[in-house]
Amino acid sequence: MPSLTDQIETFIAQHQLAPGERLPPERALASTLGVSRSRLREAIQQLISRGIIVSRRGGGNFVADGSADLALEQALRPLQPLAQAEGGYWHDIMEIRKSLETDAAYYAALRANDDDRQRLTKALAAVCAGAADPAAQSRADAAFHMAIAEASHNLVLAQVISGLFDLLKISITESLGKLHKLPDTVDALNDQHQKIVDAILAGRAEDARRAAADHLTFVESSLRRIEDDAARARRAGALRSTHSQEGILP
Amino acid sequence: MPSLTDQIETFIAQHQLAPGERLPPERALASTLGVSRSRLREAIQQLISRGIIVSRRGGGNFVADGSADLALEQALRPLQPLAQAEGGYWHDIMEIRKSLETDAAYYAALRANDDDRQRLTKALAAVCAGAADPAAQSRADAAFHMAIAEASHNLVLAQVISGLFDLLKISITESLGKLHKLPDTVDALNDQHQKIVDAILAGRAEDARRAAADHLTFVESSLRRIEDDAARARRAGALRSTHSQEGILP
DNA sequence: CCTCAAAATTCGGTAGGACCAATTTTGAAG
DNA sequence: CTTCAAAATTGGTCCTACCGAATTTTGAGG
Repeated sequence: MPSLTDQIETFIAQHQLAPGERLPPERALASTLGVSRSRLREAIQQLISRGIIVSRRGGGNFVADGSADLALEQALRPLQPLAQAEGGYWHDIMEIRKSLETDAAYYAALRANDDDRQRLTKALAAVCAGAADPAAQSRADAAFHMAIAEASHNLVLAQVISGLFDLLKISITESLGKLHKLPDTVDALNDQHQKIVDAILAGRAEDARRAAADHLTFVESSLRRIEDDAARARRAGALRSTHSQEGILP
Repeated sequence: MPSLTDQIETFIAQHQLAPGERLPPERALASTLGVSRSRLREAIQQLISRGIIVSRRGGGNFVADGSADLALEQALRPLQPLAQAEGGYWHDIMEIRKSLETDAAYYAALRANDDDRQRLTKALAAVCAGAADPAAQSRADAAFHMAIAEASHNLVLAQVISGLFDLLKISITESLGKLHKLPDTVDALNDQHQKIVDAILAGRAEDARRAAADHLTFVESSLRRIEDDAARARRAGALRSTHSQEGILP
């Protein structure tokens, strides 16, 4: 007994409704799904609040453009309780990322097509160029890793990694003001990113996996050092200004 | 002008409603907010989907106590439509399982405590004992693998694997009638399960990882063979009765 | 024919009533 | 005071009706 929202999402999937396309009128859709318009509307409201559907009064209901940053911003709102939880989950998340993203790099090296390679190089350039805004830099990092995940041509893998990024962003925005920027980190990260892309573009799957593993191990240890420093600073009671910047999701 | 959902949240704040406390009945609340119950309910549905409110049929609406589990569940929500999509994604899912579950076995070997070991041996016994009902056997298999995931003491990992099982269950029930039971499969699976548990209980992390990898590779190849057979049977146009049974989630 | 504004239709937004099923409360019997 | 069935409460669903915005159709004027 799938929920009505799931039924609607299934309807969208089965009818190949691309973002921007219109759903059937509520009265008709309610009829085809065998429910009343009241109930259908309650379900649609949920999908609207999730950013899956946008509604235009008098016009119709449409599949939302998933590209909007707003959708992402909204996706991480309900995760706030997790961010406030003791310690956070980033240790757990990093462990999983090491599993999933190394495999993503591996499969990307095996399966990437020309489109994927083009997107990958573009994303790499964007993340290396850097951005003044830390949030923008984080987005660029996430986009880079998502490009790898999508190049793996494993939809479920891409979805899971995307979900993990949503979780990570929370802890980032939460502790952004408390993090230190480590010296030489940016250069090291760019170098690691480059190595991953090189291996993928060359189709060297095992190299890609190893490069991704090295990268994530480095990120994890850096984050751990940052956390330790923060803890030490808290213990010392010292409150000096911190210049936290990009590199959180590298 | 604030949205109705905001008005409701304001109402909760102004009336000092702590998590677990009850909101006024919908009819009364709609009256005090000056809207119809239809509209109020649509707003409440949004708050429910955000995890801010929980509803008990016949009981009332209550302020939810925001838990981390809910946040995780919502982060992985976009996976649901994939499960019901045409063709199924079990290839993709198996790839991810190979990533995640090998790591789960690895970490379980490192971190399992006495409770975990006890649950693990019990789950192993249950899955080896077998069950007449295929659905029950699938549940036992899933429980076994979840026990490993929980023993890894990585909450996010356990949650993701649990979500993947939900996905798999759907594709199983979808194609249950079309699958063949392969000879000698059950014995092989039990043997593999035993090897995994042995390694975990002994704390041999790398062995556990390898055993899990072997197991999942075997499962994937078996499933692939089943799929190929089914395709061949379809091509031949032969419609003989198929005895699909357990072993789908082993 | 074409243009374009008015009219008709479509469609989401809201209101209100009715009934069902699960829960909670009530109150009479023991 | 306890027990337990009846009654009131409450969320879940369906229905009908109407409004206003957006879209489509119409048809008069060029």
